[in-house]
Amino acid sequence: MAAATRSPSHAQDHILAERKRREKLSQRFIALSSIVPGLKKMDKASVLGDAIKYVKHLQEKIKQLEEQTKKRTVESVVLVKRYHLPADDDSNSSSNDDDLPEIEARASERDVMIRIHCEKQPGVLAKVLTEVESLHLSIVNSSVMPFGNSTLDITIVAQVTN
Amino acid sequence: MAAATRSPSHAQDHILAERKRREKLSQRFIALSSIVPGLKKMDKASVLGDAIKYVKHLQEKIKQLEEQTKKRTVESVVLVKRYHLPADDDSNSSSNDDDLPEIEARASERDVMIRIHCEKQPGVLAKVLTEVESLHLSIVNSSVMPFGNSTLDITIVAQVTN
DNA sequence: AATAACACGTGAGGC
DNA sequence: TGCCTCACGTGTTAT
Repeated sequence: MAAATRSPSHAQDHILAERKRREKLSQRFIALSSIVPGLKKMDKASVLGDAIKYVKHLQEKIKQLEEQTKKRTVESVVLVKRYHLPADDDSNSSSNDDDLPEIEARASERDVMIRIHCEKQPGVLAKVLTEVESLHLSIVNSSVMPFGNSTLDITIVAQVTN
Repeated sequence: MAAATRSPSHAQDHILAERKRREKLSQRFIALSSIVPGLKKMDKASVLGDAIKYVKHLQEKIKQLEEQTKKRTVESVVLVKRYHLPADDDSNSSSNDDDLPEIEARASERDVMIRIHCEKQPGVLAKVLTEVESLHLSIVNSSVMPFGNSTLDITIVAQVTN
């Protein structure tokens, strides 16, 4: 319609409010540009554009990192689960050693020693012990040692049950 | 000064250019809001604000993930074969048909892990611990497990002292 | 009615 | 000088 803003005092309010709004936007633009690294142009369009690229880059990177760590833990769990006591000799002679979880087993008479070097994760000891006990083995001794920040070294001695 | 924009054709160009600029900005705002998850309010200030929070969040997450994966790298694994324990009268060149390592050492950051699989004999643990401590290492944890009738499995975690 | 958000045209200043 | 970017005041709309 024709005349929307009538009173001059209200008009001033409007101007002031709009000024405040612009101020807020400007501050956010500055804040955004300050956390986006490698900004060449500082104009608004470039800040937005580079921020968009940067966010996509960060998302991709996180995706990769999470995949990487997930693969590692999954691998270790799978290996632990799949591991069976050496019924046959074939186990490992020329195995390519991916440096992650290592399992070593020795037998002497009725004693069996199992040593596992793996990533620290909740429930791994219980899993291993359960697995071992399900293999006609009675656990005689066990030790868990933290090593570094994220690694566990588990040593178990068990005896074959009749 | 008084008259800045003189020609009306140039004035129209100005209007058009400014329109195009705003259009570009709007598109970027939409693009940004589309890659920032969990947006409640869609107004420009909120989009910017949430984008800022989100970027900071992503940066923090990446920092954590990178730290995590970095800590996981074991720097070195040294296998020492046929290592003789000190003060050993080796009259019989022994029957070590075991090809598994008798002594294994690995390091991660400041931590060092040493594992020894050897014959049970009095004082062997003390000897080993003394030996380790003489190498700028402070023992953090140790475990000795009997295995079979005459074998010991010793695991030690120590930290490098400055 | 009051508030908030937006797009617009316009003048000013920086290369 | 043109081209670009910005901030401003304003009208309009939706809540």
